Amino acid sequence: MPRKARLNERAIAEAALAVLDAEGIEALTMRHLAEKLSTSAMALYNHFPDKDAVLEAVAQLLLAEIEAPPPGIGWQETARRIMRSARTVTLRHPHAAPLIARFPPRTPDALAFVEAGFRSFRAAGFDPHSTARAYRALVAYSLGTLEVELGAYFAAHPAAQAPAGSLDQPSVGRLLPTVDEVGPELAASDPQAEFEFGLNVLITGLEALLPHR
Amino acid sequence: MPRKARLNERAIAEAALAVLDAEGIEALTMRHLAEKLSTSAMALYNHFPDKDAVLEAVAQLLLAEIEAPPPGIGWQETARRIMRSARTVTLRHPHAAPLIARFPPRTPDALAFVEAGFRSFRAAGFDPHSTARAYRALVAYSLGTLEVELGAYFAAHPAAQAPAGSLDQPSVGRLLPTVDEVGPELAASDPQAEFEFGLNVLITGLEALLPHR
DNA sequence: AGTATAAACGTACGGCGTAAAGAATAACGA
DNA sequence: TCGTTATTCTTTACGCCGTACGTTTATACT
Repeated sequence: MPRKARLNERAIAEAALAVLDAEGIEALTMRHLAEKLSTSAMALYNHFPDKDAVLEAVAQLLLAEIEAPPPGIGWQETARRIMRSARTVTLRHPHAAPLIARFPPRTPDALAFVEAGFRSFRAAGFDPHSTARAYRALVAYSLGTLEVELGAYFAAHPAAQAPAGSLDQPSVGRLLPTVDEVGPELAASDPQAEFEFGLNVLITGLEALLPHR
Repeated sequence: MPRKARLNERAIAEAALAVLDAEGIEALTMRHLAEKLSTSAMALYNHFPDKDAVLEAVAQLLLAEIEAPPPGIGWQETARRIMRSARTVTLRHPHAAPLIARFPPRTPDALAFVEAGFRSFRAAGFDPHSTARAYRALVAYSLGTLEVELGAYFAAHPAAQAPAGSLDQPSVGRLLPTVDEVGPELAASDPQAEFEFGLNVLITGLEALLPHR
């Protein structure tokens, strides 16, 4: 009955990811995406209910790129590898990365790393509740790190400006001396090292959740 | 020389925050915001170069709401109070909260809590680099928790769907058993308790950075 | 071959951010 | 006091967005 579809969800999502990588999120419009696929904007609506669904599909594509570590390497190393892989994927697709924070894994491929992580935690003695708790904390930390990093959040940190009028500059240094002192350090540090540091702190803390033997 | 302005940045930013709180981010358009201020959309452009600047101003408003703890309570308690206050503020303005992640504190009022935090860390013996590192990790964790929480990221977690065709449901349970087992726990937990848990883990880990005596 | 049906297309609508140009207003120098 | 001038505000309009709606096209089955 159906005409053989020239388009399909997969191809559209992949094209959307390509547009994102090459031109950024603001270039990802339905018309532009359709153009890249040599079709019309409305044709996309045969495969997705709306634009958000396209973005969701892109997120699943990204999540599927996260590697599921092999079993038998311990829960700490499993957690480390998953979070590192997630970070690698998001830095590979910086414009698409925010989507990972907006859509949880849903497809089997996208859930592969979750399954591997959960399994490793359960095998190590974490009960389901603690497993969820640990996963939550690790995800929150990783997403936050990503958000901060991609947003160039700490970049430059030009210190405060005078309230409104034309007060002299030095007043800033007098009001916020410690911001002035520490601020430059925020932009200077090595992101990967910072990430690993926080990751290790969390893993260490999580060990306390295990029934000690 | 200048006509006495009916509008000013502060009033506009406050009106924008009110719109955000009442109607959400998609309702915050220049036209709608102007309507609330009984003026025209273009009048706003005398006070802000573009819409993003309005959002930035709202972010500064939110950041200024974060309470700076008093000195003398120790760096751990200082960190805890700042992060708790930040969380309280963002949960009070859920629609506006993502802005906090997009714009770093810039105005003196918005930097007050940063100054208090930095000062406390420095007084406790953290050098500027370690202070920046600790701040980074705490902010990343808090922003990530927020992102996950506001996005209802873990809500429902309906497990995976069959690839495409009409495969039977039970196959999902067979492919991702641990996701099925742990998944429900993700939505069920107490967000505040989860937040405090991760916060304490981080603070404990940060103690290792101090020159032990 | 005929027909049902899903896919693709074209057009159109309301709304967005904001550029541009003119009108209105308040503070200042004379 | 009265232009002069710097600023705020208003009006109009442009190009773009997502997508509702109706039509055309191309397949697969009878």
